[in-house]
Order: sequence, then C-alpha cells, then structure tokens
Amino acid sequence: MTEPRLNASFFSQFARIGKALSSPVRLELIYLLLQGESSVDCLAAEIGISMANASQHLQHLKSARLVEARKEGHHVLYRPSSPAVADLLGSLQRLGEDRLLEVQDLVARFITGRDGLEPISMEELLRRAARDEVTVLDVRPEEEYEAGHLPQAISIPLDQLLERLHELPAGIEVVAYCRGPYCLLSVSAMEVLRQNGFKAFRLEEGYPEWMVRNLRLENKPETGGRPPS
Amino acid sequence: MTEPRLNASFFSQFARIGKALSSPVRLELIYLLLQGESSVDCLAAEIGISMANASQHLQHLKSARLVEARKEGHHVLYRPSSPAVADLLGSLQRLGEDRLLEVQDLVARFITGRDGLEPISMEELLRRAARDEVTVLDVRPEEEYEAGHLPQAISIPLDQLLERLHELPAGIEVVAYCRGPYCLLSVSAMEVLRQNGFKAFRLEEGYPEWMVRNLRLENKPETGGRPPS
DNA sequence: TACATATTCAATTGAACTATTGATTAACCA
DNA sequence: TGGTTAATCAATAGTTCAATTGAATATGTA
Repeated sequence: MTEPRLNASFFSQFARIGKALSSPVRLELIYLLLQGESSVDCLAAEIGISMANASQHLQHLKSARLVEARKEGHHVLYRPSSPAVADLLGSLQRLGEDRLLEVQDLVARFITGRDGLEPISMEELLRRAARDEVTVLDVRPEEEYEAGHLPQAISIPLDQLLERLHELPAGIEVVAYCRGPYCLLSVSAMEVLRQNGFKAFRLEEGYPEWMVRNLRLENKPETGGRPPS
Repeated sequence: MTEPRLNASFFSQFARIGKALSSPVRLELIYLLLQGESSVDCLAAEIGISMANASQHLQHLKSARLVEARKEGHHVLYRPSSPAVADLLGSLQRLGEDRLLEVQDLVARFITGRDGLEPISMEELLRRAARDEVTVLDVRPEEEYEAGHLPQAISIPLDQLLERLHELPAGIEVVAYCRGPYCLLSVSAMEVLRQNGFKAFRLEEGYPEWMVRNLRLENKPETGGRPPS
C-alpha cells in the first residue's frame, strides 16, 4: 500500500498566505483595501511609507492572490481578491483579541476605556434603524463611503464633522461607524457629537465586518454603494 | 482635534500571528495538533524533522499564543490554545483553495480526481447516521481517535484496516474520515474497503472541521471523546 | 545516586526578507 | 514631441529567520 503521506507542498502553498499576513505593513494595506479599492500612492500616503515600498508589499500580496490590481489612467487600483480575505482577516483579529494580551491592552486603552463610550451592536443598530430611530453616520473619508457603505448611512468625514453638524437631523440619536473595531474615527466622532448635544453611539463593527456578515445573510438589505467587485 | 491615527502596534501584534502561519513546518504542526495534543518527538517523527527543530517551531507558535504546553512525565504535550485556532486555519484553507491555483491542482490530483471517489458531506453523514444506515469509521492513528472523534465512530487505523476488516458490520455501507480534506488516509481507506466488497464513502471534512462546526451548532450532538481542553 | 530519555538552549551558517535609493517604464497632457 | 506623474524595477545594506550541531536541563527509572 502506498504510504499516504500528504505532500508537504500543500503546506508550502498555505504558508504563502501566512507570509503575506506576516508583516504589519501588509496587514495595514489589506485593512485599508477592505474599505474599498485604492491606488498605490493613496495607500502609501495613508500609511506613511514610500511608494516603492508600498508597491513591493502590494506585489507580494498580489502574488499570494490576496489582492488584485487593475489599471486606470495613470493609477493602478488594488482591491481584495475575494470576500474570503475579509473573512480571514476577521478570524485573525478574533484570535488576536482572544489570545494576545498586548492587543487586549491596546483595545482597552484606546477604545473601550475612553470614558465609558460603550458601542452598540449591529443587531441593535438594525433594530433601531428599522424604526427610524437613528441616523446612521459614516465618518470615513469620502472615497471609502463612495466605494461602499451601510444602507441609509450618510457620509460626513470626521475632519468635516464639526462644520457640518447642521446636516444631521436634530433630536434623533446618531450611530457613527468607521473602518472597524480598531479604527478610532468613530470614537472621535462620538466625542464631537456628544460635546455638541447629540445623543451619539458608536457601532463597534465597521464596513468590512458588515460586508462579511451581510454576505452570510439570506435576505440582504439593499446595499448603499456598489459592492467591491 | 487629535488625529485619530491607529497605532501601528496593532498591526504588529496581528503580524505575530501571521508570522506563526508563515512557515510550512509550523502549519503542519498546527494541523497535527488540531487532531489532539501531542508530544514534541511524536510531532517531529510524523513530520520528519529533528526534535530541536520541532521544539523551536513550537516555541515560536507558543509565543504567538497559538498553542499551549503542559508537562507530563518526561513528555511535554502541546495543544492548540483555543478553538479559534481551528477557525483561523479553516479560513486560511478556504482562501487558499479559493485563490491559489496550485492548491486546486494538488487537490484535484491527489484527492478528488482519484477514480471518481466523490466524498459525501457532513449533513449527508448525519442524515444517514441518524437512520443507522452507515458505519462511521475513523482511520487516523489510535491516539488521535482517543483524543477526540466523531460520535458513534469506531477506530481502525489505516495500517491495520486490512487485517481488521471483519470488525466492520457486513452489508452496511461505511463512511471513512480522517484529518481533513487534505489528508489522504480516508482516500486510501476507501480503496481498501471497496476492493474488499464494501460500499464505502469518504467524508470530505475531518475531525477539526467537525469540531469547528459542532461548536457552532446550538444543539450539539453528544461528543464521542473529550473535547480538547 | 547514576543513568537514560525528552526537551530545550545556544551558537553558527546560509538564505530570505525589508526598506531605501536611484533608474526605468507607462500613461496622460500641454 | 517633450514634460509630468504614477508605478515598477534593480541593486544594496541591514536585519531577521531556518535548520544544524552539540551542550545543558529536567524528569523519571534502575
């Protein structure tokens, strides 16, 4: 009988994906790309690295098939290659939060602990939204909103929030969301809103989490923007 | 307003986990540990590497909190630190199978394509098992069976299968399972069984996949062995 | 207590990875 | 056609990583 030893090349293939996830820079690139497709120079500027460096990391991600690229004008636009990427990053984050004390520390320090701003859950949001009790506010940069957002959400990027507060319906509570549990945009947004007399909450999950969960819902509610192709 | 730039240390922490997943050897170690806890020399022997090398990789995994160790006699037994590890590896495999053509090739060559031995699904198995129509056969090494197995499964390791065929109830079809979709034990088992007149099928998923899905079931069926602590 | 076994530690080697720099290609615009 | 911008390529130096070897540390057994 042939010894049914599994070829080691299986594991080498999966290790390619592991390698892609092994650099903080690449993880941040993926994280940003999950907000919507973006060009190399935007990404480089957002992270604060050189374009050549960003380009190389993106090539690395592309060769592991985690992202895809298309050319438009003089820009090359990268995007995640599949919803399974969001899923994988979600698993990674869950495990990290579960097992790495350092992450728990950082979460407590930067997010949860900030003067009792407890977040609300997606279920809670959907419940209140169904009864028109809330304004859903997207505080990410405008391009990310345009690449896709939660249904009924209105867009006011955080840096314009103060001067555009009048656009928000008065007397209705506001739920702000951003890129995800580790993004601080909605935390700051809540502080601004509360200081200006709004009853405001923060959605813990962000757009990528919503995408993942939405894909698993049978009856998907109308999506606001185009889903990432 | 303070620029709410997310500290790069978040990504560095998650990259620790990515690094742990970036070596084929470490992936294989995790894969084996998902079958049940095991000692360093067993793992080293199974993979075919030196003990010092295995030890170092295991320490690497431990420092990323993917595995834990306990001492028993002169053996140190390692095990996955959390069910979330199985979940992460599942996500990784799904993405790999989805995106990496090389994996698809290997799967087709070694597993699916082997003379039309189409596998059955877990749902199918549960349906047939409920009506006592099948014998569920665990063909992994005995220690792995003892560390945990599917309900009602009987254990005959592949290398003993030929001489222990008489233990299987005659006239009832057999569903063999092993470590998972990339494990060839159940493929070989099917061949042996069919050559000896049994109606035999292969469960595509293995023990780890069953664990993950079982954890998500509300009404969990009685577990056969002890769940990994 | 001495010995054998299982595991880890420490040091070394060569290979692989990261970020930087400057040069090069490709697409658009005047 | 020449200029400008975006992106990639190529070469480099510093760093990290993997596997090997041999020594050191426990832990149980004769």
